[in-house]
Amino acid sequence: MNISAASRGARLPVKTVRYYADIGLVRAVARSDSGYRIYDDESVRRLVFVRRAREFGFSIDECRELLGLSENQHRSSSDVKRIAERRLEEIEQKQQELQSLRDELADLVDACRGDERPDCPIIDTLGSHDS
Amino acid sequence: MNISAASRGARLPVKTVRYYADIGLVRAVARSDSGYRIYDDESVRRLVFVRRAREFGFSIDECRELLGLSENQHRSSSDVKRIAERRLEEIEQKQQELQSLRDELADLVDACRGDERPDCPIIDTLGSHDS
DNA sequence: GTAGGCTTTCCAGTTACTGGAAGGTCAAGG
DNA sequence: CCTTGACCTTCCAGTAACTGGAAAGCCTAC
Repeated sequence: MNISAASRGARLPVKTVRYYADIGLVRAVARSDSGYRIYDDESVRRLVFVRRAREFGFSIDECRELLGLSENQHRSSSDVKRIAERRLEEIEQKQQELQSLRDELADLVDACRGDERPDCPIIDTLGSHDS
Repeated sequence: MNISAASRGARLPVKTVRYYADIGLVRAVARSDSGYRIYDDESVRRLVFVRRAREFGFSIDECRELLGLSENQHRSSSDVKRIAERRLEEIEQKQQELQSLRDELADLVDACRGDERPDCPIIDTLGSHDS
């Protein structure tokens, strides 16, 4: 299987598959005589794993760690759970920040008439010295 | 006022103030004979404006645009409101993504016993081929 | 044999900084 | 006058995770 077949199989861009190989995250299993990367079904499985972990917002380093655990028969599920819980906390943290941001911005947008006149509470608030 | 005074006044790192000057976002008003950047109260006001806009998650380009509007006496508040509304939509979009992500991940974390045994629904889901 | 579609490598750019090195400047203290 | 320490300057590199593009080699079919 060459890189574009693996790319299709994993539903990842070719560039990304090559990038993952470069950083040693998911290496090609071999090279053809002409230097083409060769992948197999197991590589594709790993690529899919990484894609899905990335969709969950795990960093490349976390993906590396999770991929290692996924291939370690002697892992304990607590190792995996710990990483996922950490990520969950990050998400919840981000959600809170985003919520207060949204509320503040929504208030500003509401307060702004949005007409032809120049006076604008959004600009005023951004320019004000407090906070 | 030299750069560290402006930095203190705007509560931004010196490095960041210098960076904003380099990219032409908030330039120093002058240079001393020895080449030191010189700032005044108006520069500090601009720096504060940018800091606060950045805290609201506006991009540097949006900051540039908002800063331009903030200094344009003939702006209409609708111009400002449009940018803020776009940003608000982005935030709300992100919130939705984050919510479904959180829920999915929370389900996985709940389903994982987190004990010594190797079987783990988190790994299983990441490795599964669907989605 | 040539056209096209693949592949390779390498370089640069993205966002918004941040860290660090090498070196010039300034004010105070001795 | 000299030194010390806190400033300041520029420039280079790195961050995260790719993405785009150029130049060049490879492969298959017509």
